[in-house]
Amino acid sequence: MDEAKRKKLEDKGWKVGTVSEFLDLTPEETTLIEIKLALSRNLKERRQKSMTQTELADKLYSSQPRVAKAENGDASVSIELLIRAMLATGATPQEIGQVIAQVG
Amino acid sequence: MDEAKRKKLEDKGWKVGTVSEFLDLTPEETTLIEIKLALSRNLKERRQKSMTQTELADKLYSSQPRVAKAENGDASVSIELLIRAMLATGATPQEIGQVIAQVG
DNA sequence: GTCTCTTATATCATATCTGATATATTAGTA
DNA sequence: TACTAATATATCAGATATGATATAAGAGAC
Repeated sequence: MDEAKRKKLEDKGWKVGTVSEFLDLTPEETTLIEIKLALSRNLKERRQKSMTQTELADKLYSSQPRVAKAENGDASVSIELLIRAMLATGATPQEIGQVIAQVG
Repeated sequence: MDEAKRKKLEDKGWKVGTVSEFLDLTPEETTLIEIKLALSRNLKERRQKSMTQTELADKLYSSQPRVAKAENGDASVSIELLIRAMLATGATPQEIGQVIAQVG
């Protein structure tokens, strides 16, 4: 993994290389993170078209700060919440599936 | 939601109608559950083709009972674990995306 | 400059998910 | 029948994700 990308992930809380400086992520771990980041980016795009973070948070029964974290790819946000958020913006399973399928 | 389906979900731990007998699931909640169940079913299919639950659990750094729960649509299993399990069976983001896209 | 709206960051108690363990059940074979 | 492999169910302590809250920072209007 190149250094710039690694730095960016670590800033968001991803413990890349925590176990060992020399132990890299497995392909599966990398793909999982990429799926999360793809969902994050798409969520932000979708949400910005129609509402504020606060409005989305209300639909989600969540909070504005949590939506901000979701959109910024924070490691504390699960795929579960990302998908719930996508659905709350009106995304269909088809659209969500496509975002994931585009990864890789 | 029809009664047979509801019973099946409740047996798996889904708190359908917990808040109130008269308060049904929102479409988003229903879709989320359907996504989970679709991933569960697909995981079981994929895994059975090539390995035992114990073998998959090892690849996942998880346990056989947890894989069983994942494959049986237990409510205690997150989408996160379902996707990690799919990846561990060798599924690509394309395949995972397709499973989700087929929901609805 | 100040307001106002929106988004980002930090902290935290609680809820949920986790893998581990023990054990039960099922399916197949000798 | 007994034996074995595979799967299912139950429980639980520890880890992770959660929404809430407070507050800071950014962007735009005035």
